[in-house]
Amino acid sequence: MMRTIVELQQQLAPDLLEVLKRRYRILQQVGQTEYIGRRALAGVLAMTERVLRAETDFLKAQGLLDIRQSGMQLSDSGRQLLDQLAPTMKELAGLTELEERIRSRYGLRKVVIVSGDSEASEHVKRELGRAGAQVLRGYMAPGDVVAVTGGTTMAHVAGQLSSQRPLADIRFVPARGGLGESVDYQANTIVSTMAKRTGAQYRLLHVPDHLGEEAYQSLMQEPNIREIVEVIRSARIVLHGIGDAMVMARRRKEAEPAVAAMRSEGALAEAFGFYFDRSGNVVHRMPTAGLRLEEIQTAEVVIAIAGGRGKGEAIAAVMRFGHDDVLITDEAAALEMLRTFEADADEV
Amino acid sequence: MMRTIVELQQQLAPDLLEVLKRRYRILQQVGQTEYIGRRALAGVLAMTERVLRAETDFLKAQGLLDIRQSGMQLSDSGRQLLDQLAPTMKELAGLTELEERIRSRYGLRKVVIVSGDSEASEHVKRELGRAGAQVLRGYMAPGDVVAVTGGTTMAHVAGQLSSQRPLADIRFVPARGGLGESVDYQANTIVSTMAKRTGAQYRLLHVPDHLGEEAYQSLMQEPNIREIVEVIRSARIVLHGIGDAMVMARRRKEAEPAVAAMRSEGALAEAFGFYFDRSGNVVHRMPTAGLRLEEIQTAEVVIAIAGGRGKGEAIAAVMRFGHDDVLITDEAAALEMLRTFEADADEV
DNA sequence: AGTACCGGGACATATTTAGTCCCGATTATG
DNA sequence: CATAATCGGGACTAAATATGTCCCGGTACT
Repeated sequence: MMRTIVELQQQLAPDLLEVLKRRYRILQQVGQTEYIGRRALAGVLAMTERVLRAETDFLKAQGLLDIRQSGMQLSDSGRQLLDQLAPTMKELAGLTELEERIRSRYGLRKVVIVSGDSEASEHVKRELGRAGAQVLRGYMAPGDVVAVTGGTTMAHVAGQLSSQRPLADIRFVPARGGLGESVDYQANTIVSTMAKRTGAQYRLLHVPDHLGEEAYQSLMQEPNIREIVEVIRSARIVLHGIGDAMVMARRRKEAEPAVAAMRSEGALAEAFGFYFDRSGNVVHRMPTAGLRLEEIQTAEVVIAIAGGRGKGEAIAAVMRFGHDDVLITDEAAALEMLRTFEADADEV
Repeated sequence: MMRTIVELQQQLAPDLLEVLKRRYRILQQVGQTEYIGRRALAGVLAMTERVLRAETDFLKAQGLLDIRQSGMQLSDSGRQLLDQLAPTMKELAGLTELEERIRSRYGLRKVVIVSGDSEASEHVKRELGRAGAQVLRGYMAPGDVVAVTGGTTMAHVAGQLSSQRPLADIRFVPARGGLGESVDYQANTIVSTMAKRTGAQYRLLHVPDHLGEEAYQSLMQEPNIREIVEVIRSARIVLHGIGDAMVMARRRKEAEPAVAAMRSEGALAEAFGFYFDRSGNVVHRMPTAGLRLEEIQTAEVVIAIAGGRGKGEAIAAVMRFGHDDVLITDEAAALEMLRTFEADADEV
C-alpha cells in the first residue's frame, strides 16, 4: 500500500501539519476577501489576534501576503502558491469537510476526524488517541470531574494525554466498574494513567460491572462505594468509547437469553453500558454502579471516541441516541456513517 | 513549471522542514546502528542531549523508535517509514550531499545550499537570504564587529535577519564605501537595516568606494574616517556577496583601459572590491577605505553568500581564492560550481 | 567486582508564544 | 468636510516551552 506524502508526514510530524493547515486556511481566507484586517480575520478564523499576527507576519516575510495600512491581500506568489497547494491540501481539507457533514447530520457540537482506518493501522489508532487527548484537554476546566470508560481506544487516549502543569483540581473517575478484560483496557487502569500523566486526582470504582439487581442494591449501601459513585455521577465531562453490541455482550458475559433478546431487538452498538439499535434507541441496559442515562443526558460535555470501518454503523447508532456533544473518529468510520445516513434517508 | 511538494512546503513552512529533516536524520542514524544511546547519538548528530531527547521522546510516542535500557532502535514501523520516506527526503538529503561535496572540494568550513535557482525565482532569493541570516546569527558573538558588503542578495539577508533580544554589543559596519547604485542595495543601507533588526550598533562609512590614490590618502588623514576604518578592519566576521567581474566593473565605472586590462587577465569574479580570475588569483584591486586583503585573510569568519546559475563560475573563482570559511548559495550555482571543478580537473 | 553506558528524573534558566491594549494613519461614511 | 470605524504595528506582561546539565539506578560487558 502506497501511502501519500501527507500521511507519511503525519507520522513524522503531526503537529507540523496543523501549522501547515492553519497557514493554508489563512491564505485561503485572505484570498476570498478583497482587503481584510487582522482583527476581522482573526474573528472569521476563530483565532486570537496575536496568534494570527504571528502567522501573517510570517506569511508576509515569505512574500505570500501583502500587508498595507488598508488591510492585507494575497501577493501574486501567494495566490500562485494557494493554487498549487490546493490538491495537496485537499486531503486535509477533505477531512474538514467530512467533519462538517457528520457534524451537521448528526447534530453534534464538534467532530474531529483523523485520516485512515484504525482497524487497519496501528498508527491511525494512535492518531485517534492523540486527537482525543487534544480535544479532552481543550474541554477540561478547573474542578472538573471526568468520567472515562475502558477499551483499547481509550487506552490510546490515556497514552497520549499529557500536561506540563499538574492539573491538581481535576478528578478522573471510571464511568463504570470493571469488565472481565485485560487490565490494561479497564476503565480503572485508564483513569489512573490519565491522572498520572496530567498530575490530576483520581478515584477508582472497585466494583464488578456486571451485577444482579440485588447485589447492586446491597453494594450501593456501602458508604465508600456510594461516595465514589456520587462523584462519578457528578461528572461534567464524559469520555466514552463505542463498541459492537454483540462483541460487548459476549465480553461482558451476558446471559444467553438476554443476548438473544437483544439480538432480536436489533441491538447494534454499546456505549457506557447501554445497548442501542440502529435508530439510537436503548434496547438493553444493566444496573450499574456508575453513570446512568440521566448523567449522560445532563453531563455538560459528552465525548465519544471510536474508529474503524466496522464500527461506523455502531457509532452512527449511538450518535442518533443524541446525547453526545463531540465525536472523535477516523476517516473510515466517518465514511461508513455517511453511508448509513444516506441509506436510511433513502428508506424514508 | 510544476514544483514538488517539498518546494511548496518550503514556502509555507520552511522552518518546519528543518524539523522534518532533523527527525529523519535521527531515524536514519539510529537505523544504521544496532543499539545506540542518547548521548552517543547526540554526539554523532552534533545535537545537545536535551534537544535530541525531546525528539527521541517524540519519535517513541509515535511508535517509530523502540527505547530500552540497552539503547534505542528503530521499531518496525519506524523502519518502514524510513523506507517510504526516502524518495521524498532525497530532495533534502540531496542538498546535504551536495553541500558536503562543495565543502570538501573547495576546502570550506561549512556550505549551505538552498534548493532552486535564485536567478529564476524571487522566492529562492528570499530563501537564500533566510539561510544567510540564519548562518550569520549562528556565528555572531558578543563584542563582534561584522563587516558587510552591498548587493541585492545581502539586502535579502538583512531583511530576514532578526533577533528577539537586542544584540547591543555587536557592531555592523560596511566593508567598503558606497557604490553608485540604488540606495537600497548599498552596504551602508544594509548595515543600518541589519543593526536595526537586531538591536545592534552600527557605524557607516560615508566615503565613495571608487577613489583615486591621492583622494584616498587625504581622506585617510581625517580622524573620524580613520576611526571608523579601523573599526571596519577589526571585523571578526566578514559577510560578502560575489559578483560578475565585468558587471561590477561597469557598475563601479572603472576606467575603460582598466576594464580592458582586467578582461585580458581573465577577471571573472568580484568580491569585496577585488577581482579574481578563474583560479582565484587577484587580478585587480583598488585602493579602498575599507577591508583590505589582510583583513580578509585574518578575519575569523568570512562568509560568502551568492546564488544563481550564472554566478556559479564566479563563486567558484572566489572560493579558490581560499580565504572564505562559509559559503551560502543555491542549488543552481552549486551544480555549476561542481561542473567548473570537474572541467578544470579534466584539463589537468 | 568493576566500569562504562543506558534511559529517565529533575531543575534552573533562557527563549518563545500568547493575550491584550494602545496609537497614529487611513479609509469609508455621513 | 468631519467623524467613526478599521487598519497595521508597537509594547508589555504572563504563561508556556525549550534547553542545557547533572544525577541516579539499572544493565551489560569486561
